[in-house]
Amino acid sequence: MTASSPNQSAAAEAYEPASIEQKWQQRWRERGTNSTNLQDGERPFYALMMFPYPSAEGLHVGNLFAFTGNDIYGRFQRLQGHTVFEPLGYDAFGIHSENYALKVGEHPMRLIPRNIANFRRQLERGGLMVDWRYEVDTTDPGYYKWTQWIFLELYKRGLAYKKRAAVNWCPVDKTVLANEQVIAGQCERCGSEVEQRMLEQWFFRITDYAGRLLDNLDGLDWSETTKTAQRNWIGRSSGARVRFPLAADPGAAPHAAASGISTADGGSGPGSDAGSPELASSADSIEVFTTRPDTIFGATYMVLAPEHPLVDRITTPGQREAVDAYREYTRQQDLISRKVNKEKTGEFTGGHAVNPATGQLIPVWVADYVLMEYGTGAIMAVPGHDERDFEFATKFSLPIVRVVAGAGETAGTPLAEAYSGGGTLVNSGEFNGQDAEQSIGRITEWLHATGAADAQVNYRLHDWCISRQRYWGPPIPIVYCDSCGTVPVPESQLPVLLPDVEDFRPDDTGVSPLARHEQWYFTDCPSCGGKARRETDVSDTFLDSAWYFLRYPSAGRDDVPFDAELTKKWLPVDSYIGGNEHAVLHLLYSRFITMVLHDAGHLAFEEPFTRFRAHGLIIREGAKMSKSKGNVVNPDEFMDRWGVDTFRTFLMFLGPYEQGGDFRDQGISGVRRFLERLWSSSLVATNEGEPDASVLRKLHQTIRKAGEDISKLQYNTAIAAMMEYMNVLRAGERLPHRAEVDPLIQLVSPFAPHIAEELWERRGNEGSVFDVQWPTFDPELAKDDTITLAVQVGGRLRGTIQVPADVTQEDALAAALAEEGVSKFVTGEPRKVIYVKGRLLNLVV
RNA sequence: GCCGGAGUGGCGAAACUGGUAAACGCAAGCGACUCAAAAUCGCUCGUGCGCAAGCACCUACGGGUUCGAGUCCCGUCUCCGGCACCA
Repeated sequence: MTASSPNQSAAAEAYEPASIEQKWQQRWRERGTNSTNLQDGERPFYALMMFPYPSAEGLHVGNLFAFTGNDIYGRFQRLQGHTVFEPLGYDAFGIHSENYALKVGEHPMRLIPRNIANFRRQLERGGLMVDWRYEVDTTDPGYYKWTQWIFLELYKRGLAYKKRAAVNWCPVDKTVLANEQVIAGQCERCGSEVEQRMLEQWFFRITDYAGRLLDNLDGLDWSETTKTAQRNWIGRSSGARVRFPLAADPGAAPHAAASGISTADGGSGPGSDAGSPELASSADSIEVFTTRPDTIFGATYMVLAPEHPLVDRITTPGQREAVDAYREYTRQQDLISRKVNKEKTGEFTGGHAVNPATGQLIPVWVADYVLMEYGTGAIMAVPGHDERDFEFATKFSLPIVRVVAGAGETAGTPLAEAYSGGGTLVNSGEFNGQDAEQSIGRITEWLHATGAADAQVNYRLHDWCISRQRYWGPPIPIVYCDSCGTVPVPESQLPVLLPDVEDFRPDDTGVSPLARHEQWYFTDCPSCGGKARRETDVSDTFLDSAWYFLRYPSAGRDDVPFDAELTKKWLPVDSYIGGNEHAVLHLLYSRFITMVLHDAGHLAFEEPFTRFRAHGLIIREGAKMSKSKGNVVNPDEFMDRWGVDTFRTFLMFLGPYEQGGDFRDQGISGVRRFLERLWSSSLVATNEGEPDASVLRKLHQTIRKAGEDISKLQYNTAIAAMMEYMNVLRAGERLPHRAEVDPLIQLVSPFAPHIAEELWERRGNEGSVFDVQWPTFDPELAKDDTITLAVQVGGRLRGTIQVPADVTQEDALAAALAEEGVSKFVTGEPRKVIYVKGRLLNLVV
């Protein structure tokens, strides 16, 4: 009987994952195997995974896929001699929990703890190396106390401010919606058209950090896709801010007075505040932002966004009615949701401005293809060289002038469409004949000299609206006093507790439900002691998650948000793994908050995550998993049937971790077979005799391959390599030697920790397999002494030869020509011989 | 439209800086063991012609560079994800 014989392994004890897994999870708890020595641990390594939102449905297989991938990496780092900290927590505030609570009619304060308990059970079952002593729950007052503290830190530094802004409003559900709940302009819950309502909202001035957030990306070891997504989101464009003087128009002034919009203060000049167009447009000119100052000679008209404050002033009496009607129309359009790529609409204001380059009067229009939120809310229209302007000019018969001539074109070449490419400037006065791109700087200079322009960088990024007119979140720690105005709640009075009220339903006032609870709402002014009211908005869930990684090492501490010493030792995070759906918001907000805390002197670093890798998505049988399709993998079912180790390993075997994989139910049996073989081979392994040299060679090749692959998160190929080794180990009629099997147990341990512990113990070891070092790779043992060389004739494969690893070209050639399959294609001397050492020999004839 | 990513057997997938395409696994077929089945073990398994040896073809499609291309270059198509009138 051989080692692999069925009878022999049947005679040995069968592999029963359920009892082994239970045993070891119990043992880990008792021994504190997964407890990290935060104070004294050597070579600290912080392996962070994005914490889950504890839904009522329980753990999604996607969660487990993400966490297992992180766990393997963390365990691997531990085997490399690091003290690894792998904490986990719950992102439990927010609209999803609240909506679910509303749906089932249960209070989130009762519901969430139950969901968390279920999550914890499933997570513990997954065999993660999590130190549960440092669990974080964002809804815990001990946590959100510090979320509120962070708000105050920003407030102190002038980075939190209040302004009127539009919110998404569902008229049927009578509630404010988060952006992610609006799908194509409709409420994700009831499908009704979402409206915009104007409300006072709190914002964080993330735009102040746009440049740094962008520049720092270059130095981060992150997935390129994630960095690209952030770069696009921040959306830097450089160009110029140009002022177009208003033409004297006697008709305009009275309207300005009547409109009540102050345009006379002129208090802030150009460039003082990029995000605030009201201030940016001075009394007597329209400011625009352009990335193409080189085309300014072709600016034949201007367009203001319908909400632009200068519209009233510029509109002539004759056009007032039409302009007002148009603005009302666009307002209605906005309520319905803005449609992109519809036919352009607009209206002439009757007013004119002066093109500072040509000195010509050009008409000023109002149109909704210009957005108030970007730039200055006004543009110089260059129909010859901008697609949108071209479409608009064509429709309204506005002049189109060519100012850039591409290859083979002249000033007179007609424009059938906008030409946005490069070329030579034409119809551009003294700049004629110059290269368009190179003249951007020169023209900006030239305009700047007359006071008409400044070079300017603009960002697509908007300030972060953190207000939510909802119940289930941390109250924003602000009080409004009749005499003192807006007063921040002093740190000593934190947390501002979220009251446990039964009535948390949002209503159609557009104000947070908290406003209805008078005992909470009315309070004393922390400053003068007089009558005051609380801010009733709660903060965005993304604020909770923007700093949780700072909290883990200090979880439970009441005196500080994060301990200085522990933070110094453990942060920034060494490895962060999560979904790319958070590539922009969560990761950007976390970076922003970290930078602010750094600037405030609380942190020594300004980037929170040294390394980030996005994992892929799991689909099932070629289709996306969804509740409605009923094809969601229930992790508990699979773990019951196959065991946790098999399930974990299978998830990692599906495909490249960073790309995800297709969960084919049948495939899991192969992984189970692999573990069964590991089990039986380990039990029958012998100490007698010597290990086989060729098996050892394969072993060391596998040690190298597995280590390399795991550190690159290529778990699927690491597993394949171990399977290959298993096949070598079991080939032939012999019992495997312990020296051949024991290292394999260690290689498998990050993937299948329970079976590895069990076999490690049965082998006669006292402690945990995770407290020994990863097997060392010996390059000498891994070296092949004979290799297979591919032999090509004219680039086509004609045979293979077995040769010594260090064979010379001459010997290889001789051996190759001795092969009949090769020699029959070679007549006479080869013209040329290409020899790639260890790979192939190509004879060119 | 723009920005990412991807197209390889029946299926999930491998392939280091250009060097034997399909490792590993699933499914399928045949065989051993068994009264039988399951499990287990062994063999076969890209397509075409062929008993075989072998030859030809094959990495979405069309070109190119090269002794040699899944990999590099040019062009085309399809799918997935994100952004969407960003001046």
